[in-house]
Amino acid sequence: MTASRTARERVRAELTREITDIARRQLATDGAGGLSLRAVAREMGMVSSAIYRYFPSRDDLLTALIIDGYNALGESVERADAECRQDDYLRRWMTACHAVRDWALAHPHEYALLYGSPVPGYQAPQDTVPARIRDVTVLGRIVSDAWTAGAVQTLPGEAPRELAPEAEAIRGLMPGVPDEVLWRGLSSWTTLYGWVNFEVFGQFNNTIENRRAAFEHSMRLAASAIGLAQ
Amino acid sequence: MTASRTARERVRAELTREITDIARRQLATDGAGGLSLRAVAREMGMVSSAIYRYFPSRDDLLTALIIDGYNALGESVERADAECRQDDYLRRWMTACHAVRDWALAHPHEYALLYGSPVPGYQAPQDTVPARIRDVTVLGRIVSDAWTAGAVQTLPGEAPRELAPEAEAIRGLMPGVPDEVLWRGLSSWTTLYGWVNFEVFGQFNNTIENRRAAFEHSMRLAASAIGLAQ
DNA sequence: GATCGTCAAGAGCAGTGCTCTCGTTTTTTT
DNA sequence: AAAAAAACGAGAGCACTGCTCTTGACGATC
Repeated sequence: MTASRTARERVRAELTREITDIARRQLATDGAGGLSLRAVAREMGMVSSAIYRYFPSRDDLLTALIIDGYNALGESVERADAECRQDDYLRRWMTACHAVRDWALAHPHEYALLYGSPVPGYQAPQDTVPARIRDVTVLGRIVSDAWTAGAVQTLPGEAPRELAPEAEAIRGLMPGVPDEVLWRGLSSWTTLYGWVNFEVFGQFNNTIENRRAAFEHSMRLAASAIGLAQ
Repeated sequence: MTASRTARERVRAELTREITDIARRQLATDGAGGLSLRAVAREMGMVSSAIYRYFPSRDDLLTALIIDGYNALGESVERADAECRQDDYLRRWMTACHAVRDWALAHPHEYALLYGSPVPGYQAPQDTVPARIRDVTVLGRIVSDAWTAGAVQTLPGEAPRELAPEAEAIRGLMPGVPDEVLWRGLSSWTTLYGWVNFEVFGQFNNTIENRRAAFEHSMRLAASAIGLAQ
């Protein structure tokens, strides 16, 4: 049964992968708007209608690329964090931030697909969720680990009561953390992706030249906003 | 001369305006990808080629919409700030942040055009610059005013030396402000737009319900990160 | 009143996503 | 092993897109 299935299914899996590979290359050069099923088919030596045997629509192909992108970004951040001394929380935070930025700058169009404006008629089916939270999971765990280790300073101010129910939905990413730290973490997370968005989408062109240093400083500020100061 | 010019130019200006109005409506419903010159022409009762008398290409029409969007957002923030007591800097900051968020939520597709992923083959000609900085100019002036009024607390930490030359390009938005405050301001600005991006692009769906309150708290944190605490 | 520039219309080109049908090949069932 | 069923690639075709070019009419200018 498995042998017979592999006969046809193997070449199918191979072709499916080849399609996504070519599509990813087109995406990298022309952006999401330039992704053309016909062009992919042309490059494969197939006729355009044959692609539809593998992806029922262009949006489905895009969705596959999006999931791949989330996984690639998430894995990149996970690996960067794993190489850190786990009890140096500030270093872990900075490393994770740089991992996000580096990946985004290396794959701007893919990043735009993940964190830019939703491209066509709003896809994002539910099966992207597990891949989508890999990167933020790492960031949340760093804050969570730092807190449980007592490495987070208590800062003045506290979270408003009305936000208490909202915090529960986010606590899954930062288990064991009190509300105020949780919201500070969310805010710094927002700073990270806000910066990367600005940089990838060209908002800093002709303004900041040494962007890596400015990013470094900004992420250090974000860390100290959480209470993760050295 | 002025009379004769108005004769023909007036109907031209009127038609140009009608085109952008219809295009903006299409943009609001279908997003940037759904903007079609032919559909605009159809709705105007014209033939598609006639549109090209007014906009040489689809990208030029998009650019016009982008400039309009920057101006609408900028004007909205300017007006919100003007209605504040000018010496209540925290309130001005919060009001400006809410103005950005409110406008973005009311015009998500237009906002995506301004701060989302660049849509076609990278447009953004140079004539968008004056309109593009209207919103951030308001935010910068709030920080600048607060600083010159002595309403900004000095916080621990200082800006790295290597960033000193970079600061000059940004100081135009925050005149008279020392480097460290300037970078804190930039970081909080990043937090603001990072949040709005997340919210408009649906990253908070099924996670945060009371987003206004969470935003409010996050922006308060951003203000205190600058030193703009109450 | 003749001239010249502006304009809308139409046809047409190259490209797109997608659907349908038609033989062929492979897999599954009998 | 033969027959039925499913999967597949090729091709034609539909409706749509941005954009170009030509043609003829209208209005402003000298």
